[in-house]
Parts: sequence; structure tokens; C-alpha cells
Amino acid sequence: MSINAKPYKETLNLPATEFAMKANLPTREPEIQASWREQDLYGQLRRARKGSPVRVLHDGPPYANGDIHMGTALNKMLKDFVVRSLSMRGFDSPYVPGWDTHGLPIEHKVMKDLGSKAAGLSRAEIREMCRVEAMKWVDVQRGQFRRLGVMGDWEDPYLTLDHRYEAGITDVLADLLEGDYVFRQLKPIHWCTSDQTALAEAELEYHDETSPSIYVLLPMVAGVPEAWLRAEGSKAEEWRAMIWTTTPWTLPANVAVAVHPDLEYAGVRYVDPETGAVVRTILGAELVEKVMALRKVADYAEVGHCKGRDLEHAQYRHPFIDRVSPIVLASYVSVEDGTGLVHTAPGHGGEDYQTGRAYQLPVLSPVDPAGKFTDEAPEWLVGLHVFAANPKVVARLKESGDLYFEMPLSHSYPHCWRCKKPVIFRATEQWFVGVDRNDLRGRTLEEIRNAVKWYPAWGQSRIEAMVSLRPDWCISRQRSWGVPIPALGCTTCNAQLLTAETARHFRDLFRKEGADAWFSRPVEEILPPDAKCPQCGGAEFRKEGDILDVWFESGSSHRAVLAGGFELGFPAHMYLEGSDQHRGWFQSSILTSVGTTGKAPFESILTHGFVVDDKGQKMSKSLGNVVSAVKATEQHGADVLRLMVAGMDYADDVRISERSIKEASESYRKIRNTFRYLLGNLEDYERFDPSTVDLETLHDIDLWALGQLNQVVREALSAYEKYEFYWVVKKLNNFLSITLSSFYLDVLKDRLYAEEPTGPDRRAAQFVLFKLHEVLTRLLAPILPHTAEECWGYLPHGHGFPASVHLATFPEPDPRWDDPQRDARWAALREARDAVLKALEGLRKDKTIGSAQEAAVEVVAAPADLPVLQADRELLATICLVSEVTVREGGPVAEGAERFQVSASKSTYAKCERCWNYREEVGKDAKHPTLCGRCVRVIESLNAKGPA
RNA sequence: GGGCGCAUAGCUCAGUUGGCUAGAGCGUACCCCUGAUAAGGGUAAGGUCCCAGGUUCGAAUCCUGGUGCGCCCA
Repeated sequence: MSINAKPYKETLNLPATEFAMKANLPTREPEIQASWREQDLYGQLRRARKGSPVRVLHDGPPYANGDIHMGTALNKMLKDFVVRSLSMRGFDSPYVPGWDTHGLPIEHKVMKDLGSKAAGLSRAEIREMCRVEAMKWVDVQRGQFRRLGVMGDWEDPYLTLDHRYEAGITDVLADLLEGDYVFRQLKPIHWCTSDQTALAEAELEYHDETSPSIYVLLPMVAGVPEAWLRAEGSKAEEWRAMIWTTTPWTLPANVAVAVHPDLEYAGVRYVDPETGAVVRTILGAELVEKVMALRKVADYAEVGHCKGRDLEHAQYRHPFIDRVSPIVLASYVSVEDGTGLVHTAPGHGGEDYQTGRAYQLPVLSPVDPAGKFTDEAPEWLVGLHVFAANPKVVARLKESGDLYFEMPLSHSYPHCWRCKKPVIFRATEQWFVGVDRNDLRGRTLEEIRNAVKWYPAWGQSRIEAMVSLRPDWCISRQRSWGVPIPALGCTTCNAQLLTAETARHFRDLFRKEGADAWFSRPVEEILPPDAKCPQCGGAEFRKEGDILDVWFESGSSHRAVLAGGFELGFPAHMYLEGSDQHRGWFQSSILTSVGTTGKAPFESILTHGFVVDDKGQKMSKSLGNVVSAVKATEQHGADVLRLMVAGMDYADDVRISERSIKEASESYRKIRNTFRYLLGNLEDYERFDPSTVDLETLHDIDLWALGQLNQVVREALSAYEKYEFYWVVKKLNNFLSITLSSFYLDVLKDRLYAEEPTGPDRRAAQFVLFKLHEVLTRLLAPILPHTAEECWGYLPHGHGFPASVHLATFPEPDPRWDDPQRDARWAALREARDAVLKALEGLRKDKTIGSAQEAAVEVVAAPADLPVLQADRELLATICLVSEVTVREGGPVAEGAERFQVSASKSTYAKCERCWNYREEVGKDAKHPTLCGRCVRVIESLNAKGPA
């Protein structure tokens, strides 16, 4: 049968491809992921990059409880962009994900589920339940991260409960002990006297409680302002300092009174309305009236004023203990309530403790685990529970005349989450890492400044400020679910045995049996050989009960993972976390690393902001603005989420809402459809070898398009190097949308559809499409791994391409296509085209034409522009998709006028039945009277060749 | 209250050392095409550049002070 017999339409080369327009990512992505797992893509990539320069992004372990949320998803997607782009840049970039599996939230959950049953279980049994709980969430989260398309060694992640990891933690502790960074000191913590246990902030519930609110007059000894003494002719001993407290029982531990340096204080003389005695006292100036009113004191006068800082180092006597203590300065003092002078007991309060450290005050805590006063307390309190002691203390003060006023006060007070009883602050011995020992702080700051690159740069000043000011690190916790601090208590003298050597002994034990050994085995079985009490030389010990702070655990990953059994290498190229980790993991990592190796564990830090809603508010259940990462992935697909995240500047907060996901879907569709067009026109491409395409056959516009592609490659690669993914997305979007979809690909249609299928003109166009497809797929692969892989699969193989795009490397610009002069010429042509398109819109408005092909156009240009426009007038018609273009010389362009004047009219030619162009020759050929010259030529040639 | 950030069209971002009549993509409206078709093309509308002072011939850009939002701390 002759081709001639077919309708002309069937002789066109219309696009055809299996690559679906509708992505259907929710079902397609899991299929693609399954195939990656089947072929062990991650393993293949490792083998392919073996021997290349290594760049490791070290994963910060998320906490293994609950589903992942948008924040963790954002973090993992960014990490995946980094790891994949490093691989495609040619680096060997293994990624070992990890989980933080110890710690309070998991233990808390287990204890809550157990309820009263918890009391009957051993610590080892509770730990086993915690392990099961943690591993459950590791599995859940692993599935969710994989669903996002995150590539890594999911089969062998690092877990902080792993024996090897536990040994790594203990190894770091041993090194810090060896460097003399670790010490023991009293510190107040929340304590439940009923359960006799320490409580974390998360284990407290706040309820209203009624406490005795008392105002106490402390006798001054020295330091009362001279002016006040002179004015009154009084001595310092005749003055008082008035404090206020709602916990009278803490007064035995009082060792200071705090005032605010900048607040105004008054010296007040008043006459006691009951006794008629004259009393002189120091009070916050703003509170004088209020305090005097409490007892309706009418007869009072202010003797003088001073600043709080003038009172520093003044001295007073304890009301019922033989002790002289100082007035100190503290910035948290306010005149909200009380007297402006704050009773300070470092053993019984967090702020008091900080102030105490600043002034080197003693930490007194004469209270035993049951909440009863020890014999360090005044005799009349010993053995009494602290809450029962309150009225006794008040009575005593009243008796001695030191009580100004008393009343019951209802206020919010912390209670134990388990027994619901009010808790107290009680100082206990804790383990610390001393930040100023061996100048750890200074050396850490040196590393921060000189050895680490910060993305964005302000991350440096942020962490610098934090490290400069941070207090010593309390590393002990009174919990069960974690790695024990392997301290041994001497049963004879209570001294603690914990040295680098003993820690290393337990490190080896933990490596073999896990930290569980500490809890499940009797102490005699696990004692280090020749263990002797450092104080009394005794050889009998008990296991102490503290575990390590979880920040110490995750902060030890540079030892347990980087330098450990994962062959990643120390230091890592990058740590990448949210900006909260400047205080968290970045700090615990660099402190333990500098303390043990002298070096930062990372060469660079990349931080991202937090996920907020479309108004910039944080996501919270109560605001109802939470977008679920898991649901969003199921509904829209991982690639859509990834595109959304990649398009935003992560340095700032990242705004996510249903709307932003919808917008990302639309943006995704545009990308996908452009690829579909490329593939649709490459369907027959694999039948020949692109290297046979004679570059001479490329049209000028083809060369220009390849030159534009070069620009995109350069910009994308440079953006990837700077980890500026939103720039990659922006550039690719613009290229896809403006350069390709609305211009180049539109212009190419005539050639692709109407020219001879295997003729040089169409093949030249396909040569470019092939290149576009290949290059753009590679550039997008780190961001849209599923879609890129799908596209890649449609590429004709056999040209030395790896089977997966993720084994490929990024494209390089091809200098053969660079030609600035051609670019300038095309800039002018495109400007002329814009003017033409604008003119056509006028014809459409009045219904003269529909499609551009119906129009004939005259362009008036300045003499300077003529050479470019007149060089190839048919070209101008081709790129404007109109019937014909005539170019006429006009005068020089006037100031502010358009560069090109265009007038358009309906073409007088007839429409070619085959290519729909309006051409002069239509009707001239006797055999094909409805065709234009080009289509006649194509049909004749096809006929000559016979059926394909 | 302190430290570190952020603030330009409805959304995501440009705007190098002060010279803009402030741009781009997406979205929106309207139109065209019906041979990329739950696609494609075109045109257009959209901004007290957070606010208030200041420096300057000139400020989205520099300075000061606010406001809002985020993270961390108190």
C-alpha cells in the first residue's frame, strides 16, 4: 500500500510515549523504591564510587518515638539532597542513618503504660520493655523515611542502644575522665520525697498549692549605705533586709540574699503598729507602699535610696543559724512580688544554684531522700519532713521577732506525675563535664572559628555565643533507660570509683554484652580486676544508679559511628540539623570531640529553620495548623514534597501548608509534562546512534538551545556546590518553562511533526531533545529521585549510560555550544518575537485570527537591528509561528519607545492541510494541491522510500 | 528580659559595592489552540519593598528605634 493512500495526518510524527501524563506518585513511587531495593542500588553506588574522594554527611539521630513529622521529614529530605548531590558530583558519599533510642520520653511512655505494675519490675525488665518500644518506632520511622525516597544504608543503621554504640559512648567518657574533665558536685534537682526519686521537667505536673507566704527581716551586719546611717544616726546592726519566700523550710539552706543591680532600693524606717518598736529595713523602692500596706503600717519614711549594685557584698546574719552571708547580684530579681530582695538557697533552687556558682556560695541541702531534715539542720528540725517543718520555721521566726508578715498563698506548684504529691528541689551529687577544665571552652571556640564552615554563616556567631556562656555540663541522670555511668560506690566509705581505666573495663564489657550487663549482673561479677577504693582502699562496691544524659550519647556518635565500625571516617564532612541543635547535638558533639581528640568532628555545619504554617506561626495541635508529613506523602507523593522543600530557602523558617503542597504539585506537573514532551518526540530515537548526527545539520536555534543548557548546567552545579537547592529549582523551573516549553519546544513542533521522520532536520532536533532530556534528568535526580529515575528509564540505552540515573554523575557544560555572539543575536530575535506576539493579541481580540499561523507580520526596526532580522526572514516566521514576516527599516528608536514596531494582519495565503501553516505555495502542486512546498517534498520522499 | 535570625506581588524567591519606571517563576483573570489535550501558547492585572525616624542629590539597599514571627536561653 502506498503512503499516498493515507490521510496526510498519518504521515506526521506526532508525539507518542508510555510516560504517563498523570504521575500517580502515591503508587508509582513505592514501586520504584522496591526496584531500588531489589537491585541494591545503594550497594551498587557504594561499589561504583569506591576509591573516589570521600565526603560523609553524618546523620544526626532522630528520637525513636512517634511518627515522623514535617520537621524530621524536612531534615531528612535536605540530607538526601546533600548526599545524592555529593554522589553525583563524584564523591564517595555513604549515608548511615541513625536513631536516638535511649532517654526519658521512651521510658516515660513505658512507665505510663505499666502504671502500678512498674513497681514490681526490675530495672533490667523495664529496660527490655523500653528497648522493644524504641525498636518499634525505629521500624516505623525507617519505613517513613524510605517512603520519602531517602537513600542510605537502611539495613544497618546506627542505634544508640547497639552494644558497639554503647561501648563508644563509654569510650568517650573514659577519655574525658583521663583528661580530668569529669567531676562530681552537688546540684539541685526536682525530687519527689514520696517516690524518693529524681524527676525531669517533663515528669512534673503543675497544680495549685497553698503555701505559707512569709516576709522575713534579716539582721544586717555591714554594708548598709553610709548616707542612710548618717541620716538616721544609726549603726548597720540596727538595719534589716526584708526577704520574701513561700518555702520557709528552705531557710536553713539560705546562704545569700540576691538583689537586682539596676533596681532602686530604699532604706525604710517604720514604727511597728503592734509593738511600737522602730524598725529600719531595706526594701525594693517600688514595693515600699505595697509591703507597708500588708500590715497597715502608717508611720514610715524613706531614709534614702540606692541601686542594687551598691548593696553587693553587704552582709547579714542568718535569723536562726550562726552564720553571716552576703548580699549578691542577680538579673532575675524583679519587683513583680515580694520585697525585691530574694532569699537564695543554692541547694534548693535552680536560679539560686546559678547565683551560688557565680559567687562560690556553699550548696547546702540538709534534707534526706525521704524529705526529712538531716542532722546538718538545726536540732529542732532534724527528722522532720520539710513540709511539716514549715509552721515550725514560721513559729520560730515569729518568736525571735524576725517575721514581718505571714499569709497563706495559693500558687502554681510542681507535682510528681506519678504520685501527684508536691515535689521539692533538693541538691544531690551529680556528674559534670567541666567546660573550663583544660580550657575546653576556649579550644572549642577555636575550632568553631577556624576549623568549621558554617552554612549559613551566622550559625557561627550563634553557637559561639552559646558556648561562651554555657555552664558546666551535667551529664548524670537518675533514670533507667540509658547507658550507665559506671561508677562504683565504696561500701565502706561511700567514695566513688570512676577512672579512665575502670570506664574502659566497662566499655569492653558493654561491647560484649551491652550496657544491660550493668543492670542485670551482680557487682562482683563485673568488677574491674584489682578494683580498690581511691579513698579507703576498700574492695567492696555497689553499682551506682546514674545513667548518662542522652545528649552525651548522641554527642558521642563521632566515636561510636564515624571513628567506629561504619568506616565513615573522622571528622565528617557535614552535620546537618535544625537551628535548635546549636545548643543540642552540635554542641554535645564538638565538646566531647574537642575534649577527646582536640578536633571538631565536622568540617561544616548546615542548619535549617523550623517548619511553620503559611502565616509563619509554629505548627501546633492547639492551633490546628499541623500538616502531617506521612499523610502528605501518601496523598501527593514524596517527589512533590521534595520539590516543595527544595524550592524554599531552608536557612529561614520553612512555611508549609496544604496550599504550598498544592502549588508544588502544579509546579511538578509542569516539569513532568515537559519531560513527557521530550520523551514523546524521542520515541523513535533509539533506532539510530546519535553520534551519527552531523553537527553541521544542527540549526542555529538548536545550537543556541544547547548553549542555554550549558548556562543552566553551570548555574545548577554551582548552586549544588553551595547547597542552595532552591536556586537549582528556580533555574531549572525558569529554563523548563520559559526557554523550553514556551519557546524552543513550541518552535520545534513544526520540524518534529512535519519533517521527514529520519531526515536531518528532525534528527537534529531530536539530537537536542535527547541532550536536554539526559542533562536535565541528571540535574533533577537529587531532588526528584523517583521521577528522574522513571524518565531515565525511557531513555534509549546502549550509549554508555548507567542503568540508574542515581549511579550517574552530573553533566558537564559542553564548551562547543558556547557562543556569546549567537546568544546576543537570539536575545534580539526573542525580543522581536515578544513584540510580534503582543501584536497578534490585538488580532485575536477582534477575531481576525485564532492561531498565530494565520497571521502575516511586518516588523519595523532600527537600522542597527536590521542585519539580525533580515539575515533569515523565514527564521523569524518560524520562531513566531506565523505565516510570514517582512522587515522594514524605520528610524532610530526614540527614547522610551519600543525597540520593534509590529503590525499584523490576516495572511492572504491558504492553509496547508498537513502542517497547518499558511504558505504561498499551497495549491501550486498538481498532485498535492492542499499542501505547502515542504510537505509536498516530505510526502514525495516518503512515497519514494515506500512503507517503513 | 537576653542571644541569634527573618520580614520585597496571593505563594516561592531575585534585587552584587545605595542610581529601579522594583523583577522572575508559579498562581489568578481573560483570550487562543485542540497534532504535548485532566496538556500547550498568549496578554494582563498584582507591590506604602513590615513601621517610624535619620544619613544622602538619591534608600528595598546604609544607620537608629520599633512591630511581628521563629529558634535558643532566662
